[in-house]
Amino acid sequence: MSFSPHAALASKSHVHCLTASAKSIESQFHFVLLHPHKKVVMKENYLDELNERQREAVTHINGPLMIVAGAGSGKTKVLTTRIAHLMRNGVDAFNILSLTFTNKAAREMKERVEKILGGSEARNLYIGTFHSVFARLLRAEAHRLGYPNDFTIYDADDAKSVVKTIVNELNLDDKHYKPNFVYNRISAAKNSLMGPEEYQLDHLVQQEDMRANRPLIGKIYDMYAKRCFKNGAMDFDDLLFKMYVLLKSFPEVLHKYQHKFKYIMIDEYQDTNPAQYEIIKLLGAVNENICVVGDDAQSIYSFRGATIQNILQFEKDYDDVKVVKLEQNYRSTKSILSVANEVIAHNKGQIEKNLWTDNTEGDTIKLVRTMTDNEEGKFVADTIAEQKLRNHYENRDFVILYRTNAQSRAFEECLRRKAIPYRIFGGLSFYQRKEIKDFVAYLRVTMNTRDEEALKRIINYPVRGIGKTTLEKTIVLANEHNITMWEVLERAREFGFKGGTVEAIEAFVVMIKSFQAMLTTHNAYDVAVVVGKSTNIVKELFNDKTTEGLARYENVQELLNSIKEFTETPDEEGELLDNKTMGTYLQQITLLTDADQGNDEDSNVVKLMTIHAAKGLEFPVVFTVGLEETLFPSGMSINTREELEEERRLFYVAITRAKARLWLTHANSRYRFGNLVQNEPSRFLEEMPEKFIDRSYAGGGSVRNAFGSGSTSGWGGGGNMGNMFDRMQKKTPGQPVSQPSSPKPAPRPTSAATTHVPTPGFAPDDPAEMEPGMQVEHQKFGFGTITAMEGAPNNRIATVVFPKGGGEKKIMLNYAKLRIVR
DNA sequence: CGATCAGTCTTTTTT
DNA sequence: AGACTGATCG
Repeated sequence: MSFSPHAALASKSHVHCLTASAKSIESQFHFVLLHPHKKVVMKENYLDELNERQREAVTHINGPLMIVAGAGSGKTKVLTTRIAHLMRNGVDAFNILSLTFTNKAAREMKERVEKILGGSEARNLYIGTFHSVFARLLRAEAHRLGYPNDFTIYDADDAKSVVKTIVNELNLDDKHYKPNFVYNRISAAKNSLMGPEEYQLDHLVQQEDMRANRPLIGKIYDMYAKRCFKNGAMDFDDLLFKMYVLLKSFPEVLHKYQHKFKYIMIDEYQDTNPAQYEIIKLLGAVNENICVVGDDAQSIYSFRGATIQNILQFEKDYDDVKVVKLEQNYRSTKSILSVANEVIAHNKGQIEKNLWTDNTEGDTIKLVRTMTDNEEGKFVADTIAEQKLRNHYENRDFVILYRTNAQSRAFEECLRRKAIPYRIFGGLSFYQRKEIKDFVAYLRVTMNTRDEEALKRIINYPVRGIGKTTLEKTIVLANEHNITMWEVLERAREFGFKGGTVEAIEAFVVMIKSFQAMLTTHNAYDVAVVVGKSTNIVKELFNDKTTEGLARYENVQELLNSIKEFTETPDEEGELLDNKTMGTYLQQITLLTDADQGNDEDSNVVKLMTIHAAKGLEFPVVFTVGLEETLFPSGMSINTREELEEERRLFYVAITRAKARLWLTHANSRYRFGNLVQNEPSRFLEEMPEKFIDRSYAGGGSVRNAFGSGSTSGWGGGGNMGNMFDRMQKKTPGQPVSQPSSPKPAPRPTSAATTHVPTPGFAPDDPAEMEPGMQVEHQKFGFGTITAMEGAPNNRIATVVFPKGGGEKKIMLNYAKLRIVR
């Protein structure tokens, strides 16, 4: 069940697939698109569109099937065609379950199946993420587990907040028992199907917690689970864990779904965790018609409990597994693919495969070093502008990929400065904004008064005189009498609240009850509008004329729009889902991530996202940035071989997103936690074959700064360089910019000559005047001779031989400043 | 009781 | 640098 696109947040238009894939579908299935009513034609020859391996996978109907699908090998096409093929061969759509990891993937799959089949039958398929499908099944069966059918789904913030509450209740120090840490521990336990009791009895786990000096995590876990249950809430991990418990404890339920889902397909199988694995195993046990698709080289979610073992051992889990390898890549140029293949070859123990392509060799991969993170941003923005002119790309053809969300800022600024429209995916999601969470909390409490997290948010927002003291008293009373906070509030007078407080509480209770009464007679949107009015939230935000206040007001309006759109969009979810209730809306928004709202295909913008978020996507031009030690690979993941290999797979994913052109950038120094640090280039850069790489330098910064000589004399020129220098001086007054914490980077072969001291009064000359044969001076590499000149007039690249500076370099004249000697 | 200010901590990656 | 927390003042 892919959820209907939440286009109100992005655009009004209906979804199309991502540019690239949409194009490829069109070319393959153009007949259908031109004559949408003649689907019959499609049905006859859909197998012709496949290569031999793909056809082999599609036409394998019964029995376990593992498709090892290399990057860009047409995986989604195979999956969708296979669904069509199953149905063509008499399988009922109601009996097919297809699980993905992201809503985006689910949506794309659903759309593509609809294009092949026509929409009416496709509607009956179960296509969705693990979490959303299980949430849906759990809603139907929740009563068996003692949960209300309208259970709330806690997002990570809610869950951490519960953890924090419990840590405080136990009088533990939340500096030591950090909610984040504890929650991750609980999450890991659930993902390995370990409940609180087992957790506390498991010696290994207890040993780990003892060693970490946090022996009470098991206790916290136990209380956490009980609290969630009391609140009528499940967290993300519960959607898997409770699903497993449900199937395991109720044979009749298991039986029902085993016979419903006769054919099961799982995308991105390499990213499944033990909970998902066991559920699939249970569901598929009768028919064993399990088709898994994955690529061990793209397993990047072990931090979420995924184990690569699931795919590596699939063949051993079932008898007579049919294995099909898709090894032809249709996406990337030979250069890009060669680099990717060589990089990933540094990992051990993979499923053997040989990814190849018929595509042209294409451009070399550009490896660019800059002095600072800001210059990196500037370089990327400039290059995008240049590429648009030179190669007629549009904004939507570009993506900037980074390891951590925090890196987006520098690029945002530079893109904004050049008036290049962009959009960031991930990061703080719309639904995580405070004003949205506050508003949504009203809806949550209205739906489920046991939802304490939501209740605590709104009990005094907007201010209504129910302060901290009252809140704490309520919590204590609730715990004492073992009832919910809401019940305490309902009986406030009885519990001895007095005067203004009791009036405020009663008014609050009456208000929420009036919302509840509306639920039966009005749709979600009408209720939400009344909530906005009665609570005064909308008015209050409207009266706040600050910039942020305005933005908050607009956000709430947008939320209302999205609810409206939700209630008005025809149901695509199949019969089982009881339509447009507030409950399904709330479920949708908590399971919808920001990346999923990115189906805004009409907007012609540059995209920025983490590499994780980019999995499954492709772009004509890719910039992978921040390729530096401690950043990528992350400093957190260089301690074991397994961690490092996962980082390498991540790099592999980044490379293989690119269709035509790929830039890899890294900066000498960048701001992290507010101070300047220097990083060595990523070790991964050394693993790439030189043959396909073009190295150049976009560093205009001062070498002496970077190495801490600190002298300010003799700096005549270089506008942007001057700014940078000023800023560095401010950051560390009197202190050269160097790094006490990390060892001095070993001199690297490519930048051996770091000793050149520019001639006093060094000033760069106009790049336009430079020609091959000239003698020039570079701030870092010293004196050299220009041997060649290339590039557009506004972005000239000189090849310069520096006898003492490490040989031949490509210098981008827009960034690096050269002085003409003669 | 609530608002303002200084001090602390942060960054993996996400359903 | 910025978000978040806790202490102090109106």
